[in-house]
Amino acid sequence: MPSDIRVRIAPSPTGPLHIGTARTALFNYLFARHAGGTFLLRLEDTDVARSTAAFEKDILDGLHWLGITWDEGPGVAGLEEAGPFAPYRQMQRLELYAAAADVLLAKDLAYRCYCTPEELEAERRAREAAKLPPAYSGRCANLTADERAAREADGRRGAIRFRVRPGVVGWNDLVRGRVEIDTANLGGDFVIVRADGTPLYHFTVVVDDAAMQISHVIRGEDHVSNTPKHILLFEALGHPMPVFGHLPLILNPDGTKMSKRKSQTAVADYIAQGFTREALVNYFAFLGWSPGTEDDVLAMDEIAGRFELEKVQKGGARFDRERLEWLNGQWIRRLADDDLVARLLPFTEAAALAGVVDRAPGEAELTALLPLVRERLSTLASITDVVGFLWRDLAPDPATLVPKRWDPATTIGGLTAAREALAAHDPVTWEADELEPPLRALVGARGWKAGDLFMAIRMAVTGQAATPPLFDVLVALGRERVLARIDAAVAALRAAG
RNA sequence: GCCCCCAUCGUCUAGAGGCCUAGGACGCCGCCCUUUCAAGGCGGAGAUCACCGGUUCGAAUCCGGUUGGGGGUACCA
Repeated sequence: MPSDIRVRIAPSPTGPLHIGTARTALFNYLFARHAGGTFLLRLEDTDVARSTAAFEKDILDGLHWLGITWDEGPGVAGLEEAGPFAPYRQMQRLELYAAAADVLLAKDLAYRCYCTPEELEAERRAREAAKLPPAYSGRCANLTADERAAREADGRRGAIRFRVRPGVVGWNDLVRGRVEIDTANLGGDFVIVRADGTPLYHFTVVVDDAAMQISHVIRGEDHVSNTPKHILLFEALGHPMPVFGHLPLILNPDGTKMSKRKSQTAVADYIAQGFTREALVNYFAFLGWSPGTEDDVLAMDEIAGRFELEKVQKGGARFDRERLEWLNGQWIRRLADDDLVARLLPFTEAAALAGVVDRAPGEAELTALLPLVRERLSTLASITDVVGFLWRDLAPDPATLVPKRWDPATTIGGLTAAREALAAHDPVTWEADELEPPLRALVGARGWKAGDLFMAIRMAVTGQAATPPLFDVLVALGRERVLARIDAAVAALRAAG
């Protein structure tokens, strides 16, 4: 299904992969996939002061991990940079911007501005004091050749400003319909190339989108007010206009634009906490979009098949971590055994390394545990909350060892009797089905409630009130440890009291 | 301040004039299952569709205004 549709994500490596970037990338990817178009990635690294190789790697790896892969763009995970419009890093495309700037300068669509930052700052303050919107005055807009020469002789190189023409600029936004903005509100002629010669975002984005033949510019709503500047630049450069679409923003729980301050914004943190790519993709897609049916657990390809920009919401969506966790649980329950084990392993190993548990389980051990943990995991990392007691020593706490309806003496009696019954049990049939009847019989004989005895044993052998089914736990622990832990619990109870 | 955008349960949303006494999901509450915790099943509370006017036989859906919220206002991206 060949298509001329070409979309892109253009992250800036000035921070780790942000949820908002991932979501915008996903929507572009879905749009391309749905239409059989091309999705490309371009690094906007012209903010040299803040860009780093580490952030770049985090972004590329993160998107790749999520399954948001590009048809053209920088290399990742051992792959080479690929695509007919390489390079895909703006700092390697400097000649293009310089050439484009020369064209604008030659046509007098742009001019050199020699104002210093201090002068600009003073101007801004003056306008603010006069209660005027901040805007460049255009002081250098009509310098004569002599005046320019004089300034250059002073050693000033000058930034390049684009002449903003008067009038109204409008476009038919794919998600919000007709939008029109008077260029008088753009803040005057804006800088497209810094005095040091490096180009600025508004300029590079247009030069590159044109060069890379981007057909649809799909980005966050925070770019709506930038779009007129871009349209003006496309016009000035004589390039065909792409279609624009502005996505609603992801918001903090309080409704403001998502920020590090109020939310966890780094995708890497979600990965580290054990969220699956399936859940993250599923959740991001449903923030601002819905298939229009009552499905809510959908995989990437199902989403791509149904994705339409026409169905995206106009208003921003608050980030709801509880819903994400629910979705994550849904996806964890859907994973195949070997897949789940492979994804769990790094988390148990990390827990061991961090000292959360004393040792990490092997693949076979984890596989055997799957039936006990699978439906109890909201994140992969929560595996140690569920069965961490299997991999670490316990320190019996007399205060929590006694079930609600029991007293210490009864508990000691219960545990002792249970220990006897378990010790008498044939070690070769140490299985859940085999272990339960004798303990039930004990309960009947003593007139206890099954729940109380079981809770006493549970606390003694796991140290937790919430665990997978007790008899499965006894099997997982093994006879020796069960008996030893009960002994330790009884001893602690006696010592306490 | 100025410009732009948005507005359905607490949250994510369905809804594109009559099918809506507004549907689903998360969360919450209850019941069932049950040795605990989950998972699952069932049920419940929860939205006068921000408000006010209009258009229409009929409006959550169209129009206008108000209010509220958000975004932008750099030699950042």
